[in-house]
Amino acid sequence: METLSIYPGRGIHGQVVEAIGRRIVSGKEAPGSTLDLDALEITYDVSKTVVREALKVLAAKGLVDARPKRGTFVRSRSQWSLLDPDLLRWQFEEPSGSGLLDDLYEVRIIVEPAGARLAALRRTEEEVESLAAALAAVDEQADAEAIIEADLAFHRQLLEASHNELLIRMEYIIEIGLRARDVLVHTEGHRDDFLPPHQAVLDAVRRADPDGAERAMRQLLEQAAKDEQQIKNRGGK
Amino acid sequence: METLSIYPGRGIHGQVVEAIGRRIVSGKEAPGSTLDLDALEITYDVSKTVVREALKVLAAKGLVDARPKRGTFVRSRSQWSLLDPDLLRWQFEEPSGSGLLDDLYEVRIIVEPAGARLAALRRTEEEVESLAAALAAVDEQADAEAIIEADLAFHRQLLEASHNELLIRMEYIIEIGLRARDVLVHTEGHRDDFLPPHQAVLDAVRRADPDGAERAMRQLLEQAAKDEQQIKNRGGK
DNA sequence: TATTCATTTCTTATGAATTATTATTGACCC
DNA sequence: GGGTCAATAATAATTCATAAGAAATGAATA
Repeated sequence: METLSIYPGRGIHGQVVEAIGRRIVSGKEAPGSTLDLDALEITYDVSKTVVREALKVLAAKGLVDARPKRGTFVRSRSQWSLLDPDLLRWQFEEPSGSGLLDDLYEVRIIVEPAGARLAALRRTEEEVESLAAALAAVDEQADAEAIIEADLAFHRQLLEASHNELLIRMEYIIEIGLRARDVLVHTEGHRDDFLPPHQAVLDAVRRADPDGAERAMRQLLEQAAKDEQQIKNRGGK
Repeated sequence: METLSIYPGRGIHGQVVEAIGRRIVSGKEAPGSTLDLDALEITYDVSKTVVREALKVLAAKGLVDARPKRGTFVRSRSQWSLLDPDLLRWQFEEPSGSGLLDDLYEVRIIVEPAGARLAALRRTEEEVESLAAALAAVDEQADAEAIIEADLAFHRQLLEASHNELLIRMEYIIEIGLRARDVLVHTEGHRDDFLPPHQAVLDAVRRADPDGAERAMRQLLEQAAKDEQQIKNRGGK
């Protein structure tokens, strides 16, 4: 799986971007507060250049705004480019990011069934085959993490078959959130529950049945939500 | 209306970001090709600092990737952060961006009815009132551009009432696309067609009727699509 | 009230030192 | 002789230190 993130921890610059970015996202730097460039320089033990390039990147993500005389200050949350992959990752990895995760589930149940519908209408034969292969690959995985990745790959390929670039990107966003969550739905016990709904989606897509694909995907997600709720309740006791 | 864009043309830096960004988005810089930093320095008549800060920003948007020894090169389109507000604006303002606009309409008819449903479930009394005010404001506008802005404001406020942060951001994206398109649906003749469907959405939201809100929004969008198609056909002849 | 002016802070600039990655080379086993 | 591996050199980005420039604010002044 290729990540969309640009900073694989390589170089000092990326680390500073991520450190400051996470501080802002987590609320440690309050919106409206001004950032002290000299202080950052000392805190992260880097030169002005690095600090200011990092702030430029954060400005590109809408997190900060630099104005002459007024200083560089943190923008309010509503101004952030919340759909930026890095920003999403930082958010979801925050302990307080569960609210956004709920939002994500809602978006998922809106987007994915619609995507399945379009996929059923537009998929090529090759895409049906690779979808089938992706589904088969889930069964071959051993550990939970690999299963999750394979599952995500299936959903990603399905949305790609919708041939709608914006939907595909939204699926990437959904992936980031699902990957960041701690709850692992795919335990051994649930493997039997997993395959049939996915197979149903695949079948509908294969026979180019938009209504069926949409319905099957909705059922799949509702079932998954139910399973997860069960696990959460069990774990919460 | 506040833009999410970070570069209001202020400063040389932003201009270089936009210039190079647009070249890449438009395909003038082929994916995989390496960018010559010295050449850019000369082309835009700025120093190394500006060029490299601009490239850092573009890297944050996933457009380029800089590697020691290999150079700075353009990433493939699939790696771009397509949902970035700036990137979307550049795309939509390209003549060749009509494919993405079609995608956008599809997303809109997926997201907005679902958003209307959630809004009906969660809106506060204050939100109903400001929605009503937003709709009333549309009627007061004189020129086409102002009407469009007022219309967008209505849709934006509706999605905000869904209280789902991700949906709200998607609406921002939709806005960017709609604002960039050249076709102006809201000509004088269509004003009568405009109000009733919007009123229907508002009424459903007011009486907390999710099914009604979803249906009304879907009808609104389908009607709008039909109108636009008509205009396009008329203009095309 | 309007204008000027000094201050503050970001912005741009420059060039050199540093670091990281890759390609090359040569040595060493198979 | 062919292939793998490690040391090396070349290359380009990265980082750094410093300084001059531009812009906005707010106070002092007319």
